[in-house]
Amino acid sequence: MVTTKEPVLGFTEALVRLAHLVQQVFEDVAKEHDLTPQQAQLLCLLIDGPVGMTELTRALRLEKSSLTGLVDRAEKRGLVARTRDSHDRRACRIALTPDGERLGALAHDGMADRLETLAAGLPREQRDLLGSAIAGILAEHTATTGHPRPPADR
Amino acid sequence: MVTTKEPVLGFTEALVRLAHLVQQVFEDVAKEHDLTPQQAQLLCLLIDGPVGMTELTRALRLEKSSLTGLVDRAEKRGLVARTRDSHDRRACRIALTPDGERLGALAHDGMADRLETLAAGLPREQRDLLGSAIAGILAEHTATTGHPRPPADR
DNA sequence: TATTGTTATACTCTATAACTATA
DNA sequence: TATAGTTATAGAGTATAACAATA
Repeated sequence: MVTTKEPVLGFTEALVRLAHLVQQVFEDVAKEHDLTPQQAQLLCLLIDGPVGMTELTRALRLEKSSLTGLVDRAEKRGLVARTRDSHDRRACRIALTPDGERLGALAHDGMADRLETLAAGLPREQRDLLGSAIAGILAEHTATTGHPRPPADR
Repeated sequence: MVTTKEPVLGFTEALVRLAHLVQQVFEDVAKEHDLTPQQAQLLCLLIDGPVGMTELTRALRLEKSSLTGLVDRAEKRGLVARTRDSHDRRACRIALTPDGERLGALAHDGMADRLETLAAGLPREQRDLLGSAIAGILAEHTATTGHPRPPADR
């Protein structure tokens, strides 16, 4: 008998392991494109258009000084550029450079590919159920904290 | 009408957001006990008993030198202790101190509490389905990579 | 005064390369 | 020779506190 003897993961343990797995995949994908996970996350966050520093600190849950450093390094690598805000001379908006746009798209798509592969073994039905269960958890969290868009990746 | 108009998350996006949420919760719980996430993870990994450095590098996916530093700092804080391996004089085993055991348990339980709360809104049935869907994904990953126990948290 | 962002400083975390000691 | 672990070094990521400029 070589049956897989599932140890029947506890629910929370299953969640934690899944999160670590996704995190690993994210790190691997970032590394493939010579990005740190934080840089990859920043790029993914900027795909839809320039974002201000303050909004980024909320999305990334970083102190503003930490974000300054992250943006500094990304800018030095030519991935993003600071553009002045036309309505508030104190503020600036962070935009992707063509290079950053390219890498951001690669990272995002690479992530999607990997996760699709990982979930490929799941029957369609179970997959949908997983999707809606997750949506339920995210909704619960949103309701509790009031953050309409937690970190998210785009 | 204030209906929640779910944007119908894509499957992979749902996974990524869930992972970030769990990661945030983990960071918050660690911080509550004045631990870095890495220290908390280390403590959780040692709850079942002492573990050797080499095994820890695999569990945490770190280079050995990175682990040396992590253990150094945890040891300096009195959370863990290096004990000599009785069968191999090159090797050592990392064990929790009473303080580390206490904090590890608090972090682990705090994590479980938070995630339970988060999933409290899910109907029993959906929760079970989520658990088994995750088990399926983890099994797929295990089958692909051959790692019997990815990172995991205990 | 409050907000936006940067600078200065100090840690933690991580990796690569070279090293020591034991197997 | 190979393995277990440490040391040296460098860079990324993060936070706190103090600051400058604008609102």
